[in-house]
Amino acid sequence: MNFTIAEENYIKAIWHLQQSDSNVTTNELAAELQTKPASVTDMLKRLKEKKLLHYLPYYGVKLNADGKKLALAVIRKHRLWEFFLVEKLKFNWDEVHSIAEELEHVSSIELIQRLDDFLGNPRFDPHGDPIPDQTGKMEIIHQISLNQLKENQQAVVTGVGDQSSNLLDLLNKKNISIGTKLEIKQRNAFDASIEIKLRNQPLITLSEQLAKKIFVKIS
Amino acid sequence: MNFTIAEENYIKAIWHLQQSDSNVTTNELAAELQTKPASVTDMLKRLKEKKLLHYLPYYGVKLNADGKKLALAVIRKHRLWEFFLVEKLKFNWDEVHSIAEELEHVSSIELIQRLDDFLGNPRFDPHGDPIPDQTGKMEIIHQISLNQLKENQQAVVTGVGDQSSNLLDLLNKKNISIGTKLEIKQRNAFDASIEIKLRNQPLITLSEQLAKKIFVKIS
DNA sequence: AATTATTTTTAGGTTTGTCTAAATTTTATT
DNA sequence: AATAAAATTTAGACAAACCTAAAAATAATT
Repeated sequence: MNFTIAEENYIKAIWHLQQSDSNVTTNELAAELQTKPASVTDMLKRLKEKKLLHYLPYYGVKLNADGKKLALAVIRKHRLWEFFLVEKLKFNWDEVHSIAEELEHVSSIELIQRLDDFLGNPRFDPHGDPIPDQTGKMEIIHQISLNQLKENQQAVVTGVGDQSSNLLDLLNKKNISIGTKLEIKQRNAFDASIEIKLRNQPLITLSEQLAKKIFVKIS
Repeated sequence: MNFTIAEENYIKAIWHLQQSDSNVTTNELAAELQTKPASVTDMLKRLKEKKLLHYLPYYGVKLNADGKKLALAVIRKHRLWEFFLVEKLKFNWDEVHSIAEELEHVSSIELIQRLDDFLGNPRFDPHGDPIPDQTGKMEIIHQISLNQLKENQQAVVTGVGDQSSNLLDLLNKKNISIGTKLEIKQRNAFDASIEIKLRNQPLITLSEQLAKKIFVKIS
């Protein structure tokens, strides 16, 4: 079976929304895809025809096995290309998302397999997200949100909550990236902000909203 | 300005047809793009609106400066990706054309500039075709068709006439690729076939049709 | 439980890029 | 120069993917 770019984008969006809430609504999808609810309904009918999802009018949508497989194939391509762009072409991690959104729709399976090998079969993309293998399997990292850490705990940054350039810009300014080691020094009860320390740097403050989007592994 | 994949493909096709005959006809384009003449007429009207070409109904079409610029930008992307696929991902030269047809439509200019640098600014693609630079300039190689050579002349293969897998397959079988050194040993008047010799290999015969599609530089 | 608000779908329309069939224009032939 | 043949364009349709406005269904509120 062959799918259009629009179809792949819908399937991918549903997959992402499903991660936090297994039943995805029309309005959620419209917001995610920057389109109108009426357009979403149209497409959901088509994707149901193509047997990629369970769609119950008025009650939302859920990917079936084939839908998940397609979603993971697209996500695999997206993350491998992001890795390529950062690792080989030396892009910054905040510049690659939109380019990978185009590259992910190039169809050749042989291409992606060879790219994977060329890159040394990386298991995580530049934002810390795991890269699925050919069968859709990927590593689960048990990371927690930075604002769940207690004072004096040490951790390593393993991922970020989204790929918006606003978030990535701010992290760049604060010298935080995947692999950064840090220690929580203080939690401020008033606004839930936290004070952290990076190696050889003065204390810095992170807002609650920011800390929520930074994922870490306790070390 | 931003163009659709279909528009880019039309402009590219017109550019290629223009090389042998400066005025391109509707039927030629329909054959090249595997579509119907009526569809071509439709698209030509749109491309004229977008000021990419001169179109005189019933009399054919010719790219203007903007059209040529766009064509060369797409061709540049195509050939750089082909080089990447062969050089880095180790594809055979007969496998890369169709993959590059998809990659050439990825829009990021920054991407292509970085790819160019990553590849070491190659000047020729795996089929011997010159790669245009950012401004559209490319090297002209004065190559001649193999069947124009005289007996006992030595030459190096510099390019091939098209990217069809039929042609490339046959060349693979005969161990001929870009850079291959060869010498004309005999010309057969009856069918215009030629006998050539590669280093350390027995004499082989090339048909007139095949020799016509092999371009060489006398060495 | 009835009414209001929200969400979702339906109906009808647009653009892009394609098609077939018919009409028109150009080219070739007698 | 008139007619036949070939090339091209026009007319009208269709599918994909979107839109707006209106209708219908579900959820929330009094």
